Amino acid sequence: MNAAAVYRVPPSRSFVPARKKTGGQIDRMRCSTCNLREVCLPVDINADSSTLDELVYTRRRVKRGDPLYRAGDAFNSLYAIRTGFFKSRLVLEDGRDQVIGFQMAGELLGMDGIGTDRHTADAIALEDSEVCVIPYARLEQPEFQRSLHRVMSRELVRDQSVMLLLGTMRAEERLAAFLLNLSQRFLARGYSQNEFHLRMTRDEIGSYLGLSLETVSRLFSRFQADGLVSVQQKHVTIRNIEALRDVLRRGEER
Amino acid sequence: MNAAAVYRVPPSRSFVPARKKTGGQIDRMRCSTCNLREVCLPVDINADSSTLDELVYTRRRVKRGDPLYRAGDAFNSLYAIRTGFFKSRLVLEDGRDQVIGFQMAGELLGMDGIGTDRHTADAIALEDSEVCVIPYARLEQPEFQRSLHRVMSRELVRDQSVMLLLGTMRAEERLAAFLLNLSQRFLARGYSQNEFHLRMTRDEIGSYLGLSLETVSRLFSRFQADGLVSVQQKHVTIRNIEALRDVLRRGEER
DNA sequence: CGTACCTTTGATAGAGTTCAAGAACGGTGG
DNA sequence: CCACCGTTCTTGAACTCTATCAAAGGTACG
Repeated sequence: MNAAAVYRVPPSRSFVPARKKTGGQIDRMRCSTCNLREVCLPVDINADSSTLDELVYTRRRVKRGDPLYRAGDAFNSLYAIRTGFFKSRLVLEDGRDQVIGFQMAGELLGMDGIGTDRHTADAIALEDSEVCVIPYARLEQPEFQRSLHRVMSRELVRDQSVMLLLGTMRAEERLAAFLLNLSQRFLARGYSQNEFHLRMTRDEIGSYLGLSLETVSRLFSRFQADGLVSVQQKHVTIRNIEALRDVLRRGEER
Repeated sequence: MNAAAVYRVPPSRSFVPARKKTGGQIDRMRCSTCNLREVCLPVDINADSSTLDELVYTRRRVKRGDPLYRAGDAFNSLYAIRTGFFKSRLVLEDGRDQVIGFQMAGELLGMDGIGTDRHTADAIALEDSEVCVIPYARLEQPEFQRSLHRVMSRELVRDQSVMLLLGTMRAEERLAAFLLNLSQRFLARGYSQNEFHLRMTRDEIGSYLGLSLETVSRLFSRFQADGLVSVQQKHVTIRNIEALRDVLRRGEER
């Protein structure tokens, strides 16, 4: 491996405003008035309000179905989701694709681009969304380092747990794990943990879980018949969360 | 972009720290005399030999079968593999486990620990190995930031390509991708790309690829019968690398 | 308010797992 | 140096989970 080539030093970047290649609306605002402060990376490390007042970030709106970025796009910024819902996916030439993650409000997108200065995946809005554009140049400043490391490392750990899911679990365990994960994330963001709206299709769930959309649909029906959940299209109500957890535990006993 | 390209993206592999020595011998040495300089993270950013002379890192030896660290161990350092071969794995309470990566000389282990100060996976030596212990505190210094970010980001991209493999590929495509990936990494490190020794068992390969060990064994037999490779236990010779790539391409056409 | 997309459900088939048994290998000690 | 033993590998046969194909409803969005 040629280290010099691999670790090529990128040109310095200034505070670059978001490119509006997808026609999304762009605003600027103060971080100090943002209700997402607790989850946003840059302010994570400091509670200093004066510093906060200096920070001004770009907001960008992305309409349902539109990309926030695409594989191959130049990497300039990370994105904190203020409102909305995204999927990340890898696309092969032949059109086969794989959803590799779903991101909701309060989560961070775009870290795949740091290594190569280009994004390697697409990020597509599943509903009208709004993100905070965080220039990477800003994150390279010392006070943000630790928090960025932590966020990236957690992302690694999360990806690894998906590998575990895809590598060892059976279909029903995968869907149970998926629902429990969503529930837990909604809870962490102050939403109901038992009742929520799926923003993605069965096809997208299946892609993420390595299953066909028919299998996902059948499992929803089965879970409903067994009293674990109620499902009406994209409305999901968890009826028996312990039983859902049992689906996972049962799998582990084999 | 084909699957092989996606899956490639090699340079580093992660996993976390450990501090308990399993009887492994420990040495200290100067980075300036280390022949791993090109691949080692901390020296990546500077070619300054005087700085290099100041750097002194700890080497640690890990015997085959012993852990470099285990899930739950406190995180203190990253590890650059000088010689040897490791696997990383997640273990569930019930004993079910999943290999989530193989790491060879020149690659980095331990990044999963940054986010939580604890390792989330085990790193086990598959042969007698030697690593360079890189204290995380050292990496937090500004001159190492960019390089660390890149290494972590590449790790993310790599994990995502494994998700793609596990989520979309059929058994024979997975094994072909695995062999091509190994071949490519050996090549990058100056070893033969067509002939190498597998350090892991069929069981471990299967765990990594989400297949049973029997399926892995059968596929090796089939690849051999088809003239793609010659396999004798752990000794692999790639006979027709293009045909191996075709196995991947064929899968994409479906 | 219509139509394109999404979901459900059934029937069938196939890829890969599981169970089982024997063979080959490699390390150990006599 | 050889014999032994535990581990790893190979191969067969039966089974099962999930994909695939197909067709009929539902929904929601423009």
